Amino acid sequence: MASSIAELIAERIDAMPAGERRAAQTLVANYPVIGLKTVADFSQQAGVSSPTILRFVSRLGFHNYPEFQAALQDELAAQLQSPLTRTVTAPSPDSGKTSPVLEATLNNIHETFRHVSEKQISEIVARLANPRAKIFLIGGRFTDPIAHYMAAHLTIVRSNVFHLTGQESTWRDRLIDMGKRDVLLIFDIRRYQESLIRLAEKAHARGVEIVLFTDQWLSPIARFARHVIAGRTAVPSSWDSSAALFVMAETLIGELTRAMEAESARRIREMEELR
Amino acid sequence: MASSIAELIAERIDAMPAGERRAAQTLVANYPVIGLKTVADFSQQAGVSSPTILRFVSRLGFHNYPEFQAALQDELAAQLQSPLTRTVTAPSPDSGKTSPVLEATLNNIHETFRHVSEKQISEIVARLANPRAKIFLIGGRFTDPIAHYMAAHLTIVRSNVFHLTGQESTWRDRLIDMGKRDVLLIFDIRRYQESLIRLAEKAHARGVEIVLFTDQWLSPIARFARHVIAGRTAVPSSWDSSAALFVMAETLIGELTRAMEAESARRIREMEELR
DNA sequence: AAGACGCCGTACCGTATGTTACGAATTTTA
DNA sequence: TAAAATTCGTAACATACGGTACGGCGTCTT
Repeated sequence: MASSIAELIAERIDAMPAGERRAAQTLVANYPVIGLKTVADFSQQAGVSSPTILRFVSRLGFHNYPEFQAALQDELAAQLQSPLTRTVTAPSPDSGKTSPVLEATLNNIHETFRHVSEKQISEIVARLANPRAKIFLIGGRFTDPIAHYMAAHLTIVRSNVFHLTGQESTWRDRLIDMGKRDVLLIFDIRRYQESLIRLAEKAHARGVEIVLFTDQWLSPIARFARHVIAGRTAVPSSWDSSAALFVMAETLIGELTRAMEAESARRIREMEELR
Repeated sequence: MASSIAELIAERIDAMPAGERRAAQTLVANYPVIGLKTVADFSQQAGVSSPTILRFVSRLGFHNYPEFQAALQDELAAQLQSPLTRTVTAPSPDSGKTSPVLEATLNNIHETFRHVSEKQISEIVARLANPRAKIFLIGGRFTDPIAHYMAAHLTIVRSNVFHLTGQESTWRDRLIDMGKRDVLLIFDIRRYQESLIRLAEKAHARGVEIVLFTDQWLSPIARFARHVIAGRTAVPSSWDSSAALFVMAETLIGELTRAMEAESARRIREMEELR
């Protein structure tokens, strides 16, 4: 027995043909507002034809579309009428429904940000906003994708962003391009990689400003780093979560975007024109 | 200036004639559901005639009834998207410290998981746990790092994991290795990339099972996908956040690790010995 | 490889829905 | 108290919306 329409869909979505499944997915993704609009709107959003929408609601057990909408409205009314149900069933199903890994991850994110000061962030952002500085990024085995992600976004708002990739010998030679004004962002969590430590040491010797993203036990690179972001990584599993570092990277991107609003807007406009 | 329709009503209700005031009161009492139903329903509930309802919405500044309904729906959508902003911002003292981007990100993660059923996750995990299936991963411009990250972790717990990287021509040829038993994980958010759509279409034609990680507007690839994970990406900035998808990827990794506990433990032990 | 089945979209239809005109009733003003 | 203005409902109207029949297409079966 399904109490809500969302559950009903989850039950039957497997028995649906491709088109109707697509309808089900868009409804779930925009639940429930899209279902309150017209069949035409719904079908367009889902990328299928209107009859498919009607067949979809029919398969859910409704005799016609208005009956389906009425059910959605009743559900909505029941949900909105009693603020208790909302605070009990909606926001805190975290405890019952969500997996322990997710819960730990959210905790990690919170904790990580609690231990990072605004000043620290603004200082890093200020440094990244300097257009004359070159920015290099690199990460370890599991964290290099985050470095890559961050590089992709930094490239949007400013120039001179370089993601060090490939073999160690390749990017080790890039040291020659790094100077006092430049910044090296390193992601390194357990088990800390020897190659990264060597790189950090040499870069530090050249006067490069190092920003380190690591775990709460701190990579040895911290010794050379100007700024250290220590993210919580512990989850109830045999591996370490990098979600906190990922969110931290996004936050820096966001702050930097805001700080460079004028310049980055112009840059983005130019990029659009190049397409 | 009134931000919500409810406020708009409160502002003007004194200047209304009796009939329209009744309409306003019933709308506030059953907000907003009654306004989503037909004019006839609304008028009957309020005990007035339909033209009175029309005059009422007209007095609120809307040109016609559908426009009024659209406004209600938009408001509802905005409200439902972030059910936590209200319950979180008030009680938690963090709200002063944390940036709006971070808050939105945490909301996105919550919302994303709310719209994904456990069954969906367990089915995907079951498929990934099949040792005979080959697993291919690929992503778009900003999401490919997530694919890369996930691939790095999947490699730990099982074999036959391939991250499609480099030029399009390179990985397009890998299609030949894909068969009915295999799984293709695609990350694709706005703006959806043509090349990925083409790949998905061809893979689908070969009977490959596609798992799509996209945003709430659903990449066109959803048409070919067996499973669709719709992550919230909206943050108060000019770019889209991928954090929800990242956490979702980690969750799948965690679940898979648990599901393959016996085998993966043996595999990890073997890897340790190889060092 | 040929047939059968089921799915999906195009085109059309009937109707429920929003809309408007007009007159009765009620309130306001002189 | 009478006239004027405003409000409100009845009834007729047009349109857009939900619904359906049909044919093409892909997929699975024997």
